[in-house]
Amino acid sequence: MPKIVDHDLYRKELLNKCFDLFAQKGYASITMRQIAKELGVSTGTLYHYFPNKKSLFEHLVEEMVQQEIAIATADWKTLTTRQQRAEALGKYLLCNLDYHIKSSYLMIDFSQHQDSQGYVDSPFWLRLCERYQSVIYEFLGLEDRALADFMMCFVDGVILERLLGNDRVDVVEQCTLMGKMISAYLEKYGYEKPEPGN
Amino acid sequence: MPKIVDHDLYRKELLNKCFDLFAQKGYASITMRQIAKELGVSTGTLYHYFPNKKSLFEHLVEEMVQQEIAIATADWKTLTTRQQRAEALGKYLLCNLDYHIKSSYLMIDFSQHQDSQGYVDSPFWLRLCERYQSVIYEFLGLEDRALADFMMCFVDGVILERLLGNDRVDVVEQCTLMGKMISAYLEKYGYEKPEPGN
Amino acid sequence: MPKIVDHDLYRKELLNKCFDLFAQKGYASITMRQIAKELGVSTGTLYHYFPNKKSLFEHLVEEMVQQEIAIATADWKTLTTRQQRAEALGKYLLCNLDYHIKSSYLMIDFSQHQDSQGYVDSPFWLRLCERYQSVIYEFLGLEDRALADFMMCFVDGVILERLLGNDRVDVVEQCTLMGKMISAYLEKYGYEKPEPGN
Amino acid sequence: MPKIVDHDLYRKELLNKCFDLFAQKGYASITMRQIAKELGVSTGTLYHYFPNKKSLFEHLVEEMVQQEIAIATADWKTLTTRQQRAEALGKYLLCNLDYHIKSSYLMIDFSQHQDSQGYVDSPFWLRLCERYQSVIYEFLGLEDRALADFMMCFVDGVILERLLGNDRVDVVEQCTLMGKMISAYLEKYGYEKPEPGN
DNA sequence: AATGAATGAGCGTTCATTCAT
DNA sequence: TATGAATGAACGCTCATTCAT
Repeated sequence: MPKIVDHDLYRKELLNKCFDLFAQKGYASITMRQIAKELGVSTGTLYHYFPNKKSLFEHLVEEMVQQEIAIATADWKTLTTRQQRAEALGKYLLCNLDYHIKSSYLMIDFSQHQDSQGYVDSPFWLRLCERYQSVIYEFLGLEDRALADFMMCFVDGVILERLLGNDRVDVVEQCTLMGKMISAYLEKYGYEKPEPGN
Repeated sequence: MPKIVDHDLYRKELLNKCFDLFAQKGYASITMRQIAKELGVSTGTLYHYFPNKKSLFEHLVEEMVQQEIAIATADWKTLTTRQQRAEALGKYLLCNLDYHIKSSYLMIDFSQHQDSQGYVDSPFWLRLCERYQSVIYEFLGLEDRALADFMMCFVDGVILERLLGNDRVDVVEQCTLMGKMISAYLEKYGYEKPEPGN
Repeated sequence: MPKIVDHDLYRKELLNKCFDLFAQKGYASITMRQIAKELGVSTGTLYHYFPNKKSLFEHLVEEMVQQEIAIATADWKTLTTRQQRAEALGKYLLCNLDYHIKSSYLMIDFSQHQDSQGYVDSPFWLRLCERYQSVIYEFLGLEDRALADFMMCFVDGVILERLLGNDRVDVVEQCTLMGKMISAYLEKYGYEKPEPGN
Repeated sequence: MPKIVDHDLYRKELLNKCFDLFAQKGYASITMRQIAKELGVSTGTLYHYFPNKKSLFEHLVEEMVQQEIAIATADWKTLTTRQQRAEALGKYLLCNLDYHIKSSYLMIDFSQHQDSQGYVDSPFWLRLCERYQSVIYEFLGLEDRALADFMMCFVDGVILERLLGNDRVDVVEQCTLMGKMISAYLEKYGYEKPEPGN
């Protein structure tokens, strides 16, 4: 009998440890040797669990997206009013800003190297696209696609600004502003379902 | 002396031709050979004008930022009402979306590989940070930093979404929505200077 | 004690299954993993029965040579006239051409990687050299070494041509021609013992 | 202006220097590093002249076959009688035995790694197949395909025996024997064109 | 100024081999 | 006995960079 190892579990452990490395250096700049060293294994072991670098990266992104959706979904469920959710969103963004920045680096890297390969229509990518969308939908408690997209863009933008090093953007302040905006907009242009969950 | 003029001019020509290459492949993935080939010169020539790959990239980003600021400033000057500017912004984003996506790729790449090197305080980076900020300030005709940041984030987010392949985000629609939001917000929370340029 | 029998038997089984793999890919190109997979065992098992790849290969060649000699010797015994034997040789070559090609690949591979290690004088190699020699001697029923060598070279050459992909060489035709040659030669230059086994 | 180098000429020089290495170690066992070191260049230079190892090997074989045909054709032209040619063949085989063994190693290696890729019908391979054939045809001064094939097989066989380390095969003796065989055969079975070139 | 041949460290990957189970 | 996870040296190959011309 061989060494007893839960293959799939170990794979996920390796992936989790990879996250920071890919995010900080970028796909093309991080080397398999560096990854192996950082994870405390040999390159051979890396290749025992993943056929190649690209596959390792794709599994990493996949895993990341899944976890993100799971977490966001769970967190949003317990909140009922839009106000609560606005605060939760701000907190969520702020507390996990580093994570979101890294996550965004990965997504950007991924999109850049998958271009022109029809990945846009893949189930993988669709699930990924639902990510913020579902988060935002849940938050707003409505199905106004334009409004949801607006919030999604805003959230992305906040992250991108921080990612680019613009520390002067105040996440909490911006989220509050967003809340006010939404309220003012809905009041002016009318909305029959002002509170989610009702 | 005339040599110097040619030298600098040729440098800028080379940089302009580099833009797409770096944006599409990413800094780490594009090779000096590929660049040289695409520019129709030898690698030796490339190294004659730039000491190394990193310097070439930095000059490219620098040049790009300068051009962007110049163009945006010039375009905004002639417009007077917020409505005009909102429309101009939408048009600007839409018409040059490809350019903005590429530009963003470069900025992201740049920030990723400059990390932990104190570039954030460099004059280069500060000028760069003023980029959207000045664009937005001009657009709004006000000095409400939070509002300006909000718009900046929104613009960034729209670009990021498209960069990530989410073609369902409608740029025009989103800009219109943004216009309405701003209006509703200013109406509700009061603002003494509703129109720029007055 | 019974274990030992099984052990050796299993070794031979493994070797037989290896034959095609080494012949088709060559010693350096076939991997222990591929061999193990093809044999339906683990690499660990392979190493349990053979200390390393080289040893596995040498045992394979050894085994192959022994079997070849045994088969050839057995087949030739029942035939009495030179004509019978000429036909048998043709048939033998033709029917087992694939096998002979593979066998030759192994021998060539073996000789190439044993060079400059004095294997030429090893009992292993001497036994191997007797291979065709004994086959040819038996066939001709004489001890004219030059003639035997001639036939051996011819047989080798036919195999080599086919191995190299020259399918235009007709084995049966060539064997018939060889038969006529030998007859014509012996008739002209005289030979007191025209028929073997007398 | 770059360093002045006759690209094609240098390529051929490199190929000539490669010959022994590939012949002694075999395609799969020789490494690009070893080749580079032996040729006194860097691996980068090797890859500057050949896109990859396979291509290097194929060019080597191609070049070898061309040279071989050229040499054989030139040498045979001046000889008129079959007797002269028989002697020349023996001398040729004997004097260049080492070369022929190496050449055969390359051809065998080549055939083994090109299998199942339809190379058999390629112009490259056809030219190669004409190699011995044309040599033998020239030698015999006739178009009896079977007889030519017979000689070709014999020559191949002699080389293969030596390649396998069987030094007891006497090349001169065997060639003489072959000459007698042919004579005896032609006398017995008749042949209207006993002398080539007449 | 401009070329491209040359370099060699370093990349992604493989593979014979070991060893805990 | 049998397994397959783990190792790391070494492979084919790349690429930023240098330099003779």
